[in-house]
Amino acid sequence: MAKNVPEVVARRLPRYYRYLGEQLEQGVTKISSRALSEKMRVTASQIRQDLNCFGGFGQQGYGYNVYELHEKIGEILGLNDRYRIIVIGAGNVGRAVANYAGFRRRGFVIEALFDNDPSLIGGRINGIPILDAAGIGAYCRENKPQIAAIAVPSHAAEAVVEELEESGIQGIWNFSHTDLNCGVPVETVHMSDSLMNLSYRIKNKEQ
Amino acid sequence: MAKNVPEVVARRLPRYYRYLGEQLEQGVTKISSRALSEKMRVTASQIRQDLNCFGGFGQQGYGYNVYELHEKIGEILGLNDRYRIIVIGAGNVGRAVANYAGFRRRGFVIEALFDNDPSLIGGRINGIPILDAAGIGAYCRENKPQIAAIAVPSHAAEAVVEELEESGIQGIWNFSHTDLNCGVPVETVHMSDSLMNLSYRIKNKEQ
DNA sequence: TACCCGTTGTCAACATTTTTTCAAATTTAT
DNA sequence: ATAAATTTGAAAAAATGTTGACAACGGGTA
Repeated sequence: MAKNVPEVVARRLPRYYRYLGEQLEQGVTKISSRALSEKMRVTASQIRQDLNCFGGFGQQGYGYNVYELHEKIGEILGLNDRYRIIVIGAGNVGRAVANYAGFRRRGFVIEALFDNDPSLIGGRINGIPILDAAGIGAYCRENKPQIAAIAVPSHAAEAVVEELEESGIQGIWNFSHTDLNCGVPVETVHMSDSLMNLSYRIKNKEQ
Repeated sequence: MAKNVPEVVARRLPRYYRYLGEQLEQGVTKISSRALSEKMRVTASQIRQDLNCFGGFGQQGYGYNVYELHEKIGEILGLNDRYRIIVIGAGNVGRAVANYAGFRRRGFVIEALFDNDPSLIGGRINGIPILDAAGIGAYCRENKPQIAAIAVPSHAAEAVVEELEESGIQGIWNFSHTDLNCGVPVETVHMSDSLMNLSYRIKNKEQ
């Protein structure tokens, strides 16, 4: 069904999903690409073209059924599947991830944190147990979590990722300030790059 | 000096900066676009073309002087300037931002947090005082911080940003799960979009 | 039924980004 | 000193992404 979907289009899907969700909450049942384009500040043509990568969800003369489209994009994004996540590193970032409840609604469940600080091991954050980092591999082979969030210092990240990959992890959500390359999909949340970009834009005052 | 720099190029600068910094730490004094391209997994010609937006830093037959190039990109990114940051919201994300020490080295100083929870106001995180959110506007007009990190729930974000903008903020670093539009540069760190994208990629196993 | 209106899906035009190519500059080797 | 090897910067070509245009469709209305 899905033609070959350009990377850029896939990156825009979560945003469509978000806006459609908002419309849904407001009780809107149908929406045209034009109406959506005005809210999202993109061209209507782009919306239609993007959605068409996955098949014709709209109806001519009518627009798109909000519920159906939201549902469909959720399906494409894999939000109907249930993903179990482990968080490596129970420092500030690890804690922030563990505490964010919004993911659960979308089928993402955080089931364990790992750290090597003895004073943290055995404790809980937001009800989630902190386990000994020495046991990551064994834990993964037994419980088969799909995603690992990497929230350890850069220098430690590479080794952790290697172990995770060998133990069958399917995706890496990387919060460390370094690029990771491995055989499974890696999605990096690069806070420092993002701040530098902001600094650049302030300095070169576009917008 | 800088021709009109495409957005995509600007987004790649922090990454160049990071890799050059690593080379520098390893004592490497010169590097060719080819050598850098192999480390960064991009094409050499992209590197050359990107750098040329800002002027010819290289030398034919030799390559680039690592120190000089690193310095130059830092300059372009505004890392020689000093940015003062306030963090709105002393929850998990606000705390994670406040605790990350790496920014300081690059000239980013976090000088205050704001929250409206009375049990937090008056406290400190990582030595940084937590102030009453009611005083944000007054604080900004007096102290003129350049950047505000938004770490409050989505529904509260829009109003906070409006006040900040009126009080002269120059850039917004947005951690809330919503898009903000205002007259100053906004850089969003979208954790949930990022996770959905990872989910999509795992499901549709590219890489 | 026949016409109008709003809106999609698609295709072509346009714009941007990436890659290829190569002359000119420089270093290294002989 | 000369030739060979490297490497940049720039221009051209190719690939990719975005926007504009419009036929085709379906619902509503007379």
